[in-house]
Amino acid sequence: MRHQLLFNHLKQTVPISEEEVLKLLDYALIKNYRKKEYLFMQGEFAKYVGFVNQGCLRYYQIDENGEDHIIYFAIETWWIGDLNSFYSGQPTGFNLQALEPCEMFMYDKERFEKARFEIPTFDQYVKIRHAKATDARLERMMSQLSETAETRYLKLLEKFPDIFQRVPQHLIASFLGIQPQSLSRIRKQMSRKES
Amino acid sequence: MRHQLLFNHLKQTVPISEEEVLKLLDYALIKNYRKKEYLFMQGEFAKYVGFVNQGCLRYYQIDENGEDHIIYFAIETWWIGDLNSFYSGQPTGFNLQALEPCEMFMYDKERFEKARFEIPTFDQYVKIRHAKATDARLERMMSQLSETAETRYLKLLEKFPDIFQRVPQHLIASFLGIQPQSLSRIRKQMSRKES
DNA sequence: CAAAATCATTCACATAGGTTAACAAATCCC
DNA sequence: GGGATTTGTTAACCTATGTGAATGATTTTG
Repeated sequence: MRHQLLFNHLKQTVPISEEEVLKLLDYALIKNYRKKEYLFMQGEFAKYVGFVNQGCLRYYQIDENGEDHIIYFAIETWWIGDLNSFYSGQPTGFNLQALEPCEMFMYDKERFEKARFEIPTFDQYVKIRHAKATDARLERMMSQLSETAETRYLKLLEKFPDIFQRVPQHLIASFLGIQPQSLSRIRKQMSRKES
Repeated sequence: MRHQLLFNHLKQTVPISEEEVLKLLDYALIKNYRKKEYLFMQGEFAKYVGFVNQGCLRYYQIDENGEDHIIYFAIETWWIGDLNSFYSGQPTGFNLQALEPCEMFMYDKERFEKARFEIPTFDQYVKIRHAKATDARLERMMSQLSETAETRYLKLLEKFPDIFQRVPQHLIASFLGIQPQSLSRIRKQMSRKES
């Protein structure tokens, strides 16, 4: 059924029952997006947060020089959206774009709050998730500060091997914080070393 | 009085009364640290979060190559500590060291939770603060990705001019993510441009 | 199916910042 | 007060990554 992935995922962090998950799904808007479609853009209000039930997206920012920087990719079982914009009512500074056809379970603020309130285990999950996301960001910053692009590439390869099958390489480069040409060069050097 | 700075600071974000602040201060442990003293170190449990009533500290991490990376400096009116370690019960990955003699208002988990619960305006303040801190981290990461060290230096100079009076230059370099020699070079180049 | 758009690779050259080492200045501390 | 430590500067050289441009390959789309 439709809630299966969500259920399995939540279960891993928090003792939640199938009924609770069904209830959670009940609060959601089930939405589909086409490839390349934007869920929101920089300067808009990010009205929803959502669970990726199917598909792949990128969450990114455009800097003053007009260059993209991918904050992260989201695939199945990821939650995505700008929680801060969501709660602060400020326009978001990010873009969220589908890279594949996506099926999402979306929550506007009201639905999300209600779900958190009515399903305490879910609230607990959100808090844990939030803390982990914060950690992950710091870790990424540290990695940017102290590792070479090659190391970052290798770690990504290890951590999310699937991503390489789903996302064009120049977007991987953007995620790693380098130019596509540089990634190409790194891959070439690596293949030379191997052999 | 002792609560003055805290009161003035909180008032700026949230409508809080002097009584509430006195109550908040009542829950705190008032602690003094000597220059160079560590409040906690990587691998320990970060038992406290605290408000800097007086002094200056650095919050940093040591990477695999044994190099320091300063996440941020904290001076008067900053809150500091590892909230995640605090709530997750996991050992912290950070070091917190006084760079000057410090007076801190410290809260262990119990005191902090109690304060949040008993003083709703304070709880509101903590939430806002938390969201802002998350944003600030992302902004810093973006800055690392898309700006030169010189730009980052200039922005720091603009945003926290005081820091330069209080903190040795090689720590500023660590915060900017460069070597002390590089900062020296940048400053030299800049002074040449000016004249 | 063909034209257009997107994506990946390679190369030559430019540059920011790292590295090492030496030295000077400032500060700490017995 | 004087030696030890910490801090800042400079210079020469090195390296990772950026830049720009050319070329194919692949994918999208009418």
